[in-house]
Amino acid sequence: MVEGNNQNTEEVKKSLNFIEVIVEKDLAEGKNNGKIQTRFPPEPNGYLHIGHAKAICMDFGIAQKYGGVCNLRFDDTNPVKEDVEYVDSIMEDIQWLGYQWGNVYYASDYFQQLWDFAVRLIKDGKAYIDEQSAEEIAKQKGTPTEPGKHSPFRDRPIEESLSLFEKMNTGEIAEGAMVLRAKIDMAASNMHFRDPIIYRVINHPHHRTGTIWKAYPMYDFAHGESDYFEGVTHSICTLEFVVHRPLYDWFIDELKTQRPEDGEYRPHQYEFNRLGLTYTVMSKRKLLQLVQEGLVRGWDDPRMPTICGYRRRGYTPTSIHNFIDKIGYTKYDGTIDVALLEHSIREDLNAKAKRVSAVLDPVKLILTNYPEGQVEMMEAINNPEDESMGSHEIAFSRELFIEREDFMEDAPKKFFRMTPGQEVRLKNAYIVKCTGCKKDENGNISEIYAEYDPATRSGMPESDRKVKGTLHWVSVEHSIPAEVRLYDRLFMVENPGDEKDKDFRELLNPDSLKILTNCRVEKELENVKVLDSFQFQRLGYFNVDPDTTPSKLVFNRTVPLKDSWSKIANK
RNA sequence: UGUCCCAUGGUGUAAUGGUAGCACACCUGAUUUUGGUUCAGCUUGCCUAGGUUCGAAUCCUGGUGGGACAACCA
Repeated sequence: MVEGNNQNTEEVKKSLNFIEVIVEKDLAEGKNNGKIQTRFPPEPNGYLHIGHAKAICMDFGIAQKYGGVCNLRFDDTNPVKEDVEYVDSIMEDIQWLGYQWGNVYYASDYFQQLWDFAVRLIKDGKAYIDEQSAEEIAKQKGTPTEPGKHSPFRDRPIEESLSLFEKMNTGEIAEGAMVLRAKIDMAASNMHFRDPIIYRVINHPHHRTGTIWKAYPMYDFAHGESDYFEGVTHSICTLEFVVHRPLYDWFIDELKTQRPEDGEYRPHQYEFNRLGLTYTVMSKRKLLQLVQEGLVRGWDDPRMPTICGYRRRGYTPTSIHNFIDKIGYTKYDGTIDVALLEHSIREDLNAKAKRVSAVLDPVKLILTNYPEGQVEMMEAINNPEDESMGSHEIAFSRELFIEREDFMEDAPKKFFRMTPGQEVRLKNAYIVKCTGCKKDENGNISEIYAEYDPATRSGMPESDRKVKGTLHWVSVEHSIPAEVRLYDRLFMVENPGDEKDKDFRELLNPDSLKILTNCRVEKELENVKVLDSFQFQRLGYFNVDPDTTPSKLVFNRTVPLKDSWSKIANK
């Protein structure tokens, strides 16, 4: 490279994803008068999951980056599946991720306009009422390799279709008795062009419009038109809608013939790849099944890949953003290793989380040469990554708890922790040497004995002595009980992507939740707030669960420290 | 015997006709009062066969492989 080009090389140039490239090109060409408008269009039939987070970051991110607006639109065209409960949770999760929509719209806001458009299509001879059963229609549709056949109702008089369409909406027509179909091409290679159904009868109250409507538009008919009514310029969705795009464009063409005043304006659909994560499922249908069958504790169970599940588990909005940023947007359907998600939250929490002491599986350690009744306050750094977070004090005494797995009577060479004759450091306190242990009748360790070296208190010159291991501990007298919930990353024991037809429930890991009730934590944690995150020394990152009551502290493990996972998980 | 989309280390993603780079994962070493963090380093890749070109991951053609489409779901 030529000298003097340092400026460019110093800048961290982040490449654009392919949608951003399109947007920048549209902007450069002055399309839609330079307007950028997107929308996030969930159906309110379930809670948002991490895959939606990817779409949210795209839809809101594009608007934010290019000075446009992103609206929230509930795609509520099927009252049977939808509920206000979901509307509320969706709004909460989007805001938790840090985004704010321009407006909240509902597809149901456009029911009248859609109806009028459908009537016009009938009048133009481009739609007709079909009275066949679902089975008959499916049969005539053909297959991807064989053309379909015309419905016997395809060429019925326009007036007849018009009056039947009216009846579809008055309650006179039973569900399934008739549908409105667009008249396009039964031989089209794209199945969606084979006279798609655009209206059907549903006798179920709608969560917003009640019982006003009986005839409801289908997705393909409602989506593009809703985009159009709102002024969406870039309608971004996932790859499975690629085959719908020609139909999306077809309806918009039809709409535009009646709206010359809109000029060049037209929404375009673009598609990116869905997010697949190892060891979990992402489809709303399956997540709903987990909830309904009681296989998890709810939509916000920390094992769920839902946004609220991750929130409860202790994931931060920042970590989710960083994760989405890392995985990118392409047209290739891959599966992302959950390790990348875990890395993102460790990265964030490492910088932010306060370090505190806890013992998950306590065993008593008695310092035989430490004066009975003596208590010393030890200084504990709150976060070695961030000096400004300061420090707090932790009480030290003759009787302590340490982690059961930190002691071994006959230890292999590589064991750096407590074993008879070996010196270890008690973090923030003294170097101690194990002298032995006591066992109960079953051979289980009940007490461990050690002698401390008074000259090695942290901060004193002797404390510089090299010892291999450093243990976390809490004082028996000065610690408080807590409950800890360990959630395994391997929610599914196999990656469900590998097992095509297998019932995913068979893959559920029965040990995906482990509840530890004997844990002890330092007093510092007495007045912590719900969802606050901590690093329990060497045990990983934890947060305070919303289930916590004044009498019982409950922690969720967000994610273990990097290497200790297998050691702890295998226990 | 269809239409459409896709193919870069183990995983995900850059490079848009000019030295295949980044992150995760893995492994090694150094530092460390967390077996964490940090730092340094190592290993691993353009599906295939042709064509265009001085030059192809990139453009073209044929293969191969994967995915989507046959809901009165979205």
